[in-house]
Amino acid sequence: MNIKQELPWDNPRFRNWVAVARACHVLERTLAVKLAPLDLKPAQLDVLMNLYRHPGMSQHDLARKLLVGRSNITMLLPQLEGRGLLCRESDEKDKRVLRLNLTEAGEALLMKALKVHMALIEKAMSQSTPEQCDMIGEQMRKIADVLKEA
Amino acid sequence: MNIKQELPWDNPRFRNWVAVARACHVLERTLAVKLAPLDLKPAQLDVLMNLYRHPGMSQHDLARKLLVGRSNITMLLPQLEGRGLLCRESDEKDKRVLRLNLTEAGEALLMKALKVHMALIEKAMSQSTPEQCDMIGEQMRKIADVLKEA
DNA sequence: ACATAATAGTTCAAACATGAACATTAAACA
DNA sequence: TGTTTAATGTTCATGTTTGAACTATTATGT
Repeated sequence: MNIKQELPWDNPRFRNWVAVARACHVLERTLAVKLAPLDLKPAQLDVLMNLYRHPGMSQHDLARKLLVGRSNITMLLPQLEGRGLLCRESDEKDKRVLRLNLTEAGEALLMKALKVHMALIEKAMSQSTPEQCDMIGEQMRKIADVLKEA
Repeated sequence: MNIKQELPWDNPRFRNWVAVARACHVLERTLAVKLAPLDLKPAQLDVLMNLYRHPGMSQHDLARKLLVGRSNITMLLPQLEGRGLLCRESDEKDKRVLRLNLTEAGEALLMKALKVHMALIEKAMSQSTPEQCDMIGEQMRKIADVLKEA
């Protein structure tokens, strides 16, 4: 009955990854609560953040950045566009694509939301030394890379 | 215009946490694909794993472990119970609670699913040395703890 | 004992995510 | 050129998640 000894829970890699997943989950839920006063959900904040970093990006690019399907973006954007947080204008050179840009209102709301997000992350990551923090980031980037190939 | 210098993207803690979130997201999506042949979703695997570790737990306890609402559990369980993977029997001492247990079929399916899950995690975490791996787990447990108080 | 609180689980409607099929436009290539 | 292939975004049906209101049961307090 040595099956127990091979169970994942005895495996450090397994236990430690479970901790990563749990931490992510908890932070995501907490973020949702803290963003509620701004009437913004984490997924919507992700959109605003990406548009800020990459003005004029297409919906397809945005979907890939966010690791979701294109239809998800189609359903997500009208809410934000309706609130005047972003605008979609069709590309002149390629009439298939819609170029996305934040409005001033969108940028202003993003800044408020970023304060909330940043405060949460500060609280979380201040548990670690700068060296530990960088190492964690480095390992996680490796993980994302190696899994995207799979 | 020094607002740019205070933007989160220049902050190591922010950038590194984003990497954590991305890695989690990628692994979750990959897991969903790899579990499809077993007709199992990540959320369902989480249920089976928790019931294996904590036989006889209540739906409320399960919901708290999984960080979801109780109604979610109510919607989730009938699928698994219908497939004969678990059984719910009411507690004799407290007729409000339902005690949850895996069936043999549930345990068997769990073992297959764990192989898939474990292989993925191995692939991800083998990027790091055992010391790095443990340190990551340790920091993440701290994060989950400090955020649950918030 | 009795009234009040709290707890476990369910139901239901609304919000959300997903993937396949589709229309439109652009690129490849014969 | 004309035909085929690929890419962008939308639509729609399906399945999932959520939170509030509800029932039933137990705990608490007077």
